[in-house]
Amino acid sequence: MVGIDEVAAAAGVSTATVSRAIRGLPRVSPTTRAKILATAKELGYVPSSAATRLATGKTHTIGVLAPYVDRWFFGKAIAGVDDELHGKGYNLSLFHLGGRTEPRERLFSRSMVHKQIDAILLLCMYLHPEEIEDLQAIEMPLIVIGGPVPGCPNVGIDDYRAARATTEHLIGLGHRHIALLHGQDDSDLNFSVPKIRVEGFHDAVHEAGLELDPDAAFYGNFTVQSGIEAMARFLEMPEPRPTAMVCASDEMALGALFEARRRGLNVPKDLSIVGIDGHEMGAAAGLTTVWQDPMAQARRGTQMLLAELAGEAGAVHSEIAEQRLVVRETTGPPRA
Amino acid sequence: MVGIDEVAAAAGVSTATVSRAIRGLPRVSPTTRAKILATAKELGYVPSSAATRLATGKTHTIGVLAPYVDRWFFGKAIAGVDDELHGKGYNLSLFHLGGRTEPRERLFSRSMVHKQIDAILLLCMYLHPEEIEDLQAIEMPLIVIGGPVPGCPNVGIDDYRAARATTEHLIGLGHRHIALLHGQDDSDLNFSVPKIRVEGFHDAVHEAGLELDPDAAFYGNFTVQSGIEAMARFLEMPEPRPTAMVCASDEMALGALFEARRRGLNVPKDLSIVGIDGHEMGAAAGLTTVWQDPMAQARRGTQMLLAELAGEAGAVHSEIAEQRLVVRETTGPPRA
DNA sequence: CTGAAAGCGCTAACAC
DNA sequence: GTGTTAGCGCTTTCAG
Repeated sequence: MVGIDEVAAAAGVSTATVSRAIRGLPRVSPTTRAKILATAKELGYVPSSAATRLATGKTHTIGVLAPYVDRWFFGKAIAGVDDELHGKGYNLSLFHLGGRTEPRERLFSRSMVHKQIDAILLLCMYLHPEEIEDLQAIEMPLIVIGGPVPGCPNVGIDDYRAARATTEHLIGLGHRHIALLHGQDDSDLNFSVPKIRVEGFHDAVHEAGLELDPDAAFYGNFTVQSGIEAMARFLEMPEPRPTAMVCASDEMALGALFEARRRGLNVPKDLSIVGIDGHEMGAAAGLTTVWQDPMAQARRGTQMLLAELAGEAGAVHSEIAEQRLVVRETTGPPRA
Repeated sequence: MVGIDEVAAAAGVSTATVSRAIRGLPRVSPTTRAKILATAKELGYVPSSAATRLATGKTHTIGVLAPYVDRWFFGKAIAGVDDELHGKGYNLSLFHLGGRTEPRERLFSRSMVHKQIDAILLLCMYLHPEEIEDLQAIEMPLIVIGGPVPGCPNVGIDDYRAARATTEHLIGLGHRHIALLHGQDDSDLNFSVPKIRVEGFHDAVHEAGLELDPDAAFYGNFTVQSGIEAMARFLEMPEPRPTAMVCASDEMALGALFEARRRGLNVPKDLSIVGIDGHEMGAAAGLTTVWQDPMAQARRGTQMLLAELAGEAGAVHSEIAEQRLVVRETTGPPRA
């Protein structure tokens, strides 16, 4: 493995000059710089990142903490981070933390990222109190994408508004009895997204002068499968059943939609279904939803991190992301 | 940042002993080891990975090269790699290489992973000839997951057999005129998966004594959207149209399925549709497919890499992964 | 079983 | 502009 000293020797200069030349620093004459670059390429020299890290203390890699990588929101977000890192000389280190079930396979702790990354981008997830504490105490730029984490800046949509939008859309269509499929369970005390979405739903229902039907509240875990199961339970309800269902994610909504149709329901005539997210599959299936763009959110967060690392103090801050109700074919007026 | 020397001083031993104790190496008395571990924890000592890398030459991170992270196969595979790395003290560095369109945003080159990773896991994708060359010349364990890359060991399903299985299933159902939605285009010379799947289809058709209909061959890029578009083109064909369509991926098949139903077709009565992959959404939508498990494949590949790194020469080798035809509701006999 | 000391390959003052 | 010289924090012979 050719090192900086070999390049220096071959070019007839010192290692310090090679270092400057290669990193494009000033104080190197154009001539020598050219010569150094040439011999470096000729020798196939690539700086040792380990040595650079040790010497500078910078790793030039940003860490992404995610509970899942094989789900829509997270996949899109990770892609967004990478897009932004492209060509900027930064690496992306992925820390999969395991789902929100307990016991979690891997907990976050400061030591797991200690000196391994320059900044951290956290993808919305359930955190244990100790983890939040460790996170807040961490000595590097941090942004969370998706859901608010107490005490940490985040970029994401206004989940309350999103949930209200879906609910009000249904109410506007004439629905008076609306079921809810959300992703919250009792262990979610520190994962606020599901809770916030539920509040938006509740408030919209109440403000329309309608009643909440506790029997029409179903729980899922944001997967397609859980949507299927929820629909099965829904169909066991005695008639008259709710005429619409709002789901806390497109993946659950799609599961519910497929299952409803398989059981012979006509969506939207027998039942309106609406999701939240903007999943491609939802667009294909004609699902009404509140669209959001996790890739853009992640990109924005990464930009902030990079800016902060570049010395721009205060670059990292909370920001509300774009969202939009997209009415498609799974919602309509209730049967007369 | 507390370093090894502070621990050494506090424990009244040398840094060498601390190093041995912490890494669990022999030649340290139980007593001193216990003491060292205790003071290390007390001081909150975490070894500097940069220093360790420099000193040992090992990075303890494996690099994952992927063209996408927000698609089913790739998301699952990345999750699988991470699962396997969990708790083994290895990090996962993600290198997003950009899609297979030209010009590719980021090309692979040896220098981009130089000294940054110990081994590389490549997720099936289109590669340029120079990239393959660089890949093969690379001086570290390498495995590709998914599709064969010339000259590199891989774990993945037998794509030829998978394509044949879908086609023979349709033929067995009585279909005589079958459309094909594949993912190949002219730039795919080095990405063999689509081509192999097409061959399986062709061979199955020919061996059944049927004719290939060149007008019934559609091109997609493995996305849902491209499935929708392909179905739109399919529906422009003059009658009598093919009575079945085999798609090279579930994502395309689902797009085609949704679009067909939206246009009023009864699937499977008017048209049978089959995919390849085993996407959750396909299960929910009742899509017939050839199931495969990219997460398991990636896990297997990662195990091989880790074994090889652990000194087990020859641990990395090609392996055929499990697959299975899953007949669900989108295929049936053609209308009489 | 333990310690001293020489690196690992590069960067960063500081001289020249 | 360019070279010298210390480190960065850990690992690793090699003595003891």
